[in-house]
Amino acid sequence: MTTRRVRARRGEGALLREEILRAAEDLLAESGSEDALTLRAVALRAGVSTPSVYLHFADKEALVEAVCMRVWGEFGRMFRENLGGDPFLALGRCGRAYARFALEHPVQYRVLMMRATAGPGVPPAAAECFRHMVDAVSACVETRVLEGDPEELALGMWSAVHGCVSLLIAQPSFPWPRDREALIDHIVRVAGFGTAVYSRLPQTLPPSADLAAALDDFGARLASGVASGVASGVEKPRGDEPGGAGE
Amino acid sequence: MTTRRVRARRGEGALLREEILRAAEDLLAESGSEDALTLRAVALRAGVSTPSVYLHFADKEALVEAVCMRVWGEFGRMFRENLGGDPFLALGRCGRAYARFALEHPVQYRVLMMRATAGPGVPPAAAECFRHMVDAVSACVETRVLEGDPEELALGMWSAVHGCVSLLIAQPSFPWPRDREALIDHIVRVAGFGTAVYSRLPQTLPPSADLAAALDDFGARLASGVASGVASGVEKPRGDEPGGAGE
DNA sequence: ATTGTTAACCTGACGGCGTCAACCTGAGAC
DNA sequence: GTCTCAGGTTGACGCCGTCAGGTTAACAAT
Repeated sequence: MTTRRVRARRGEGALLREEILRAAEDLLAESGSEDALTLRAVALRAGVSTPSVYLHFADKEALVEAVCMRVWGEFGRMFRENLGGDPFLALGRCGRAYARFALEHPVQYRVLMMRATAGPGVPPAAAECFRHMVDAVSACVETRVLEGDPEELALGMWSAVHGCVSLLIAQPSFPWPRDREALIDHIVRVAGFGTAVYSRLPQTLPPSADLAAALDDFGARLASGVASGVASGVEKPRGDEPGGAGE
Repeated sequence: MTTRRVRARRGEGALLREEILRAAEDLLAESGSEDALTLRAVALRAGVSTPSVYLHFADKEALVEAVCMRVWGEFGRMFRENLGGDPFLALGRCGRAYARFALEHPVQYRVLMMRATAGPGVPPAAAECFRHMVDAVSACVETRVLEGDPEELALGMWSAVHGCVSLLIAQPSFPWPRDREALIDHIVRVAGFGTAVYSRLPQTLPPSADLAAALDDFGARLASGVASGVASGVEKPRGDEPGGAGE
């Protein structure tokens, strides 16, 4: 891609913007490191001189931000694909899809979430993405599985899933379990049921023995409810995701 | 601190290492930005020429790593201060202390957790810190509040708390609730009870209505258990933390 | 066909960064 | 006094983001 790009026709200068963005994305994905995302490297790959990038991006930060908007867009699309059906199950599907996407695109996720963010205000693509999360939570509040302010609950659940994938990406040396898929199921379930239980908790807790007993009973009741056939209308666990955890 | 440092006596060259580390820490804390952590700035602040840093650190990464080790040490000390008493309450205290420390030292936390980590293997200070987490979880497994592999459970709970503080630090523009303390309580409780509930869940869930009812009953049972005075031995919520959530 | 305008892009330079090879210098042993 | 070498310094290299100014080619008007 070192070949000199042919100059765009009049009025089509904006084409370069797309090519630069594509070059930046490719560079990020292929190198696997954000340090490789250099104005010089991007320009070279786009077949253009370095300062030409400034024709379409105010500075490097603006270019990176533009790349991030693409990623937010992908997250938004992913949420949209996973909505529908029982709200609590859909929430679990979204969480798992989020984690999977993040782990499949670790560099992009790094740049998106672990960079020092500049300006105030949430960019539209990010806001839309967050709105999907809130909507998914709201649906669960309507079925009374969750209780509370959907926005706050969504932030909490997002925190949990983000924490898991960001630690996996940034601190891979820790003794993570072999099975990443199971880990994600774990964290999604913890986030989902933790949020569900949270609003029902009293201010002060009973001693551990009583707490453990209450937890055991809760689990037994769920199991018997499912076994006795009350579970009509429940989605079947998908074949590729045994247990359908978190759903 | 621009004054030229007096040369160390023979055999005391290692003094410079401490001064450089201190300069780096101060620079990070005062500037509030990791970009300000420059070899040139550090050297200037230590009253020494730039390449002198290489007398004690292989490269910039090694210097940053050394700063991180200090932070891990602080985290470890913080855990040690919050252990003891009922294990599940201690776990909540640790989680809250972790989050508070992170939010009070956002730049250090950034560098520690959101940097592209280089070498393989967990450094000793980090391993010790993680061991504290695992120990705190193990104690909860012994009282039967939690079930499962302590290491995996600890990773999950760490993920949740880390996710919350790292999002707060890296994405401050999102509609976070006014009360950060309450948010931390929220996430710590979600992580704690989510983890407790997780191991009791059946593979398939009952429909939302039954699930909501079971959750309500669980909460009612906890509340009545506390109200009926069974709660002997439970720590009182601390005055500065109404609700003692998560504990 | 020629010219003028201007969008689209390039050249060359600046200061700052991490890093390195080579040099200096002064504290302390003799 | 002099020698040694730990404990530094000097100056340079290549890469980075950024910018002022120059160049070139597509198109409209003539």
